[in-house]
Amino acid sequence: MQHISVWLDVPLRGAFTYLHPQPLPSGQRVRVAFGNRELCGVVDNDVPPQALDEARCKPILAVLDELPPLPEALLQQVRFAARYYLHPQGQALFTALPTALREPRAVTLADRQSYRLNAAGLAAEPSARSTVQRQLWLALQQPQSRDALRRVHPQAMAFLKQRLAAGHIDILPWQAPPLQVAAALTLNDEQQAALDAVAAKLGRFGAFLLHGITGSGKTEVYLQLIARVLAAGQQALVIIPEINLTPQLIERFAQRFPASHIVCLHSGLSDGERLQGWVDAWQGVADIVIGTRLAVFTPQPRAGLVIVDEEHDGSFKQQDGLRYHARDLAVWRASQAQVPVLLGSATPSLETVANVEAGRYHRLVLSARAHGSARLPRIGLVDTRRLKLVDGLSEPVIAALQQRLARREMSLVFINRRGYSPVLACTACGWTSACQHCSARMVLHLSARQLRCHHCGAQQRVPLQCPACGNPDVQPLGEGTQRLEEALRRLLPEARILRIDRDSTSHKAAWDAVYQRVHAGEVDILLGTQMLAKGHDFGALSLVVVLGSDGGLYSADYRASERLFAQLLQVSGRAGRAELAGDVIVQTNWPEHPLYLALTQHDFDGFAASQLQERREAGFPPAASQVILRADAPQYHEAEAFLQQVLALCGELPPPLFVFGPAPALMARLAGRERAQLTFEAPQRPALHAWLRALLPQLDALARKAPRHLRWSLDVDPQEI
DNA sequence: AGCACGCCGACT
DNA sequence: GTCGGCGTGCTC
Repeated sequence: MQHISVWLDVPLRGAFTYLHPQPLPSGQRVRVAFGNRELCGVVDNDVPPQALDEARCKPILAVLDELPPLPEALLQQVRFAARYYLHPQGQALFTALPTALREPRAVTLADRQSYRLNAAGLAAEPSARSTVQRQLWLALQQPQSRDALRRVHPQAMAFLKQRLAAGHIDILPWQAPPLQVAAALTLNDEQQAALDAVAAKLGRFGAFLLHGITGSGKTEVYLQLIARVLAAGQQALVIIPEINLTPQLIERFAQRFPASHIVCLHSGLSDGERLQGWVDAWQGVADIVIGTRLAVFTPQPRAGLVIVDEEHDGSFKQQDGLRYHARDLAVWRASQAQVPVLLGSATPSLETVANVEAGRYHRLVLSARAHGSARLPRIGLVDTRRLKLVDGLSEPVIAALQQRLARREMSLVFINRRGYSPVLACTACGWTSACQHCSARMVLHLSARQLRCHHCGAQQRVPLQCPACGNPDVQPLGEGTQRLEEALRRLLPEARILRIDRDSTSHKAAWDAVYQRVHAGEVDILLGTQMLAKGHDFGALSLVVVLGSDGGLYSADYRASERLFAQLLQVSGRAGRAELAGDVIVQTNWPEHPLYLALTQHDFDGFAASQLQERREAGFPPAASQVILRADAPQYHEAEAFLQQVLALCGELPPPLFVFGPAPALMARLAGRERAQLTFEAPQRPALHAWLRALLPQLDALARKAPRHLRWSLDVDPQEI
């Protein structure tokens, strides 16, 4: 009997050892008994089997071999992800698989083989009177897939079965149809330079940032690169945010590559569809995989290029289980496969900007809008400190909206209602409630009449006047957006206002209705929050009004200003897309803030540089590395007590490693549970990683002794604090 | 995570 | 007398 290591979908760090008469290859799916249930397992011969006595080992119940063993490249990617994100490898492996492959059952797949009559079949000609048989017999003189045959005649499967039984048919492996590429758009000089730079790296690893302003034609660069990859007989992988996976985008790919097999992978698919797409990619049948973050685990035997569009998007970070970042795994994957990776964005993440500065990524710039006539919008600020507001709206904003209304042009009002935690600010001198013990900002807790730091846990009383200038008017930032919508409807009663909310974007039908109304010219003012910032094309917008964005200027979350700037630049990009010159008006109490000054100049690089400098001074990512240990329980003190025990377990951290907390999480209460966290920081990632990995066994042991209802998780490179 | 085993309260 | 609460311990 062989001892065989098997990964299972359980939150335990090790693999389990089972018995089988013969050796099995790594990646083989098997069915095994575990406790009193039956699970799917995956063989991994890189893990030495445990030296257990045979009586304690159970046999493998079945070998699920309707598919070849999972490829080595996938197992390696999972091994890397599990180690990097400090997650049990068995669970990591099963998050990478389509759900159908997580079950201890064989799966059924579409037949991708081709069939053709052999000499015996050609000799057995059907009579001229059986027209159906004759039609199919003629078709089968060329290789035909099952799908193609079914299209010839509905009775094709019966005919095929009968001829197969008679030995009249040769079975041929999948044959890719010849590549067809529809006419491409003409590239401008910058697009051409970007294309050439990446194309020069095909067949080798290279990481590129394609930094292109909204409307600069990034997608056309992707398409022309993919054309080269397909022409070389290779596959492309395109990772995009959920919101961008629209029928329009898929249609654009399908039109450019009409004969290619394109697979879309996202969470909206049925288990069967997702399995089929995944297996087609793995078997080399699919030429292009387009998908959301989960697609980063799709195997491709002839990988040629990886693209991550809107690389700054927060949806690439998984927020539970294996907390991976699809962009970072995409770069790792490209380096393993020795292919180039292209990260596209109009507002790159500071992580990526830092990687460009460090020389790890190469930056390619698209600074001109692809439509020659389209111009960048003018971005103006309205200083609300000196103006009388009507329910939060200033006179210049109302006048601008009325003007567009009179001209029958469409406006967009973007209300930034993101849940920024209330930081205190002085309305006179600009003082904000910074923590005196660390580089974070303290958050107002009205019920406790306290300021609290969610980074280090410090607390203090709410000051009655500004500690810097003595002004008694100290206000929480980012409030007062509640009544704006009503005010708009009242002040502009004749305007046809369409509100976009979560409902309109989550249901396809509702979204289509929104689109139709907008494009039919039935809307004067589009009103909405975050979802309007993403790349939807609403056609001719001549005015964008931004309200309530000050809350993102000084937030307890150090990433808030990065996100705000990206969002404002993206939403500004909605203005003036076609011939119309656009205007953007930002209503603010802080018009001299560097973020707004950079915004009015469209100066992403300047803003990013100053943000990076701030992060370096504060010791925050990407200038440092963070891992958050979160705990939640029905009672806050339970979560905190667990973290205190972890702290005791850690003892004194070896410098320059540092731990902050326990502190309440920024979203301290969620679904009736209280959340606390420890933040581990170090200037360099490897030291922090190595130290935490060594701590894991003791951490697991501690967690086993904690109350049952306590949940905990490790978040490497956290996006939200 | 599941799912057992195990030892104490209110019910046909 | 048992049905069932969830504490704790294990799973090759």
